[in-house]
This record gives sequence, structure tokens and C-alpha cells, in this order.
Amino acid sequence: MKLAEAKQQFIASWGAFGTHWGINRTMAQIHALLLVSADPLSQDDLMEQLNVSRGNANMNIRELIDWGLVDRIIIPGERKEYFSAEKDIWKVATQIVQERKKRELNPMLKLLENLEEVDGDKKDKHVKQFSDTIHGIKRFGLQADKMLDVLVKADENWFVGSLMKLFK
Amino acid sequence: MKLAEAKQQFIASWGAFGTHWGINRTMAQIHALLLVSADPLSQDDLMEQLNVSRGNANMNIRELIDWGLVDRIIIPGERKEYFSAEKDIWKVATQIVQERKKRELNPMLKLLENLEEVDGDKKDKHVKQFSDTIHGIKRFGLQADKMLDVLVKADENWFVGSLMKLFK
DNA sequence: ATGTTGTTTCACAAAATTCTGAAATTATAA
DNA sequence: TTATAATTTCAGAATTTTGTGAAACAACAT
Repeated sequence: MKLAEAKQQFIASWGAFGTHWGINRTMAQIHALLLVSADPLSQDDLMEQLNVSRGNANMNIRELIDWGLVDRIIIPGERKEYFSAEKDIWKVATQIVQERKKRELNPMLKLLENLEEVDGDKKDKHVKQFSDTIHGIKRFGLQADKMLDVLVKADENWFVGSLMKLFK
Repeated sequence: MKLAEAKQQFIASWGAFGTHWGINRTMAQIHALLLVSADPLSQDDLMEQLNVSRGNANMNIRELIDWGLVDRIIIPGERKEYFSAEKDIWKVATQIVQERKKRELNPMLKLLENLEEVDGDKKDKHVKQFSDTIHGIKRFGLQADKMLDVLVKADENWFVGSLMKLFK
């Protein structure tokens, strides 16, 4: 397969993949393109290669920078800004985990804490089912939270090594 | 807090949460409502409590059944069907992991295999960056695939216990 | 200062997704 | 059978999300 064709396919698939995970197509595609590009690209490069507008490109680049997945690169002597993606997939994954934890898991846990105490007779099966469910989700969420903290801080080799032993 | 209010808040939040994960609002809300309901509910119950149309309710219930998160309950002597959600959150989580693995991770790995061999000089840095990236993602994906398989098959107590030891 | 190039913003447009409700279908009862 | 209740389907409507492009803004060079 030709490089250009393979790139296209990767970008298209990564974009489609993203939409299943609450990430919009263009953002995922910009990320994909930067992941497979040897050199940093400018906003115009991205616009041209992905066929998207200036505004769209700009907004999604910014979002990727917010997520810590893309860096702004200043090339001395050049007026334009360039962008480059973190290529180490372990780092990409832990960065995403960290952000989603912060943005989604932690607020959810906070909510669950509020919902934990409901008025009413604990013998009432409706009250009981509600608080049991909330409790169960919270317990699970706290467990996940702890695990993900370790994962985020872990070094890939140590982590994979330990799991291998565990799961061999 | 009153039970009714707490329920409402849980349902609304679970729905919002779902949208960050590629799950549509109604589907997540139906799931939430069934999670906190002590007894199975009919389609009409769901429609009424969530204020959604028959078609919408029907489609999303079916989807939840497809995902293995909700069961159809036949009550003898009753004409209507009732629905009930798996309450054990560990089971819910492993079920979701299993499905997403099948629907998303496995196809992605297959794609990456196709993209692994690109024509052209391995010395060309563009070719090299592309295949290095694809390789990296594939390696990571295979590792994740294995891990998740273990997780799906694992018993919660064993799993959490092992991790506790590992991460003490 | 003034012009030029590059970046950001944002009102509106386009597209994608989700929802509705009525009609068609299916299942059960009389 | 025929009537009745429950379920499913799906074309179009409503809503939400995403994208566009021109104008405002900022940075720099002359």
C-alpha cells in the first residue's frame, strides 16, 4: 500500500473511532495526522490535508493542546506556528486517562456522594435499591480512581511487567 | 434529599455522562432509571418517567438489550413486557468492556495490521514515522486487548485483590 | 505609523444525530 | 376467525453538534 493511501485510511478510521468515544471527527483526524507526520505541521498544512476550514482547524488544535496531546512548536525565523503530537502511545493514553478522570470520573464521584444519603426508611425497597445502586457505583468508581492514579504515574515497563506476572 | 429528587438527579447526570462516552442521552437515562428501580418497568413506565416517545423508548431499550445490560422480563399473566437492568456494577462494567472490545478495539487492530506494511524505503523518514506510529499503536492495542480479556473473565474479588497487592 | 502575515472569534450554515408519532406488524384473547 | 393490546418500524421533524468564513485582533517588519 502506498504511504499516502495508508495515511488517508488511518486518518479516516481514527476519526470514526473517535466519534464512538465522544471526540469529534476533526479533532481525532488532526491528532491522527500529527501522529503519523515526521515533522510539525502548520495550521494551513492541516487545513489543506484534511479539507477543513480555518476556524474548525483552529478550534480543534486548541482543544488538542488543552488535552495535552499536541504541542505548539515555534521554529526560529518562521512567523507561522507549527504543531506536533506526542508520539509515545503510552504517554498519550495516560494523558487521556488523566484528563478524563479529572473531567468526568471525579465530578461523578462527587455527585454520587451527594446522592448517597436519601431521606426515607431504609426498609423501603425503593429507597434501598436506590442507595444500594449508588453505593455500588461509588465503590466501583473509587476503586477505578485509585487504579487509574497508579496507572497514570506508572512507568510503562514497570506496569506492563507487573501485569504480565499477574496475568501470565 | 427526597428519593424522587435524587433519582432525577442521578438520571440526568448519568445521561450527560453517557454523551461523553458516545452513548446517547436517552439510552443512558433508561439504563440509569432501571438501575435504581427495585422492580422491572414496562415501556410505558419508562416513557412516562423519562418523557420520551414510544419509538425512542423502544429503540433504546432494544439497544440496551443488545449490549447485554438489560433483560426482558415476562411476568406470567401479564400481557406487557417488563425490563430490568443488571445491578452488579462489576458485571455491567465487564459487559461494556467486552462489547466495546468486540465492536471497536478488535476492528481497529485488524486495520492496523493492514496498515503495517507500507511501500517505500524504510529510510525515508516519512515512511518510518508512519510505520513506527502504527506499530506503536498496535503493540499498545494488543497489550490492552490481552489485559481486558483477563479483566472480563476475572472474578471481581480476585481482580481487586490482586491489584491491591500489586499497588499496595 | 503602516502594511503584511498569521491567529482567533463568532454569528450563521450545514450536517449529523436523535426523537416523534402514526401506521404497520405481531401476539394474545374472546 | 375477529377484536384488542402490545410492539416495532420508519419518514420526517426537531434538536444538537460541528463546521464555515469573514471580520476582528495580534504580532511583526519596514
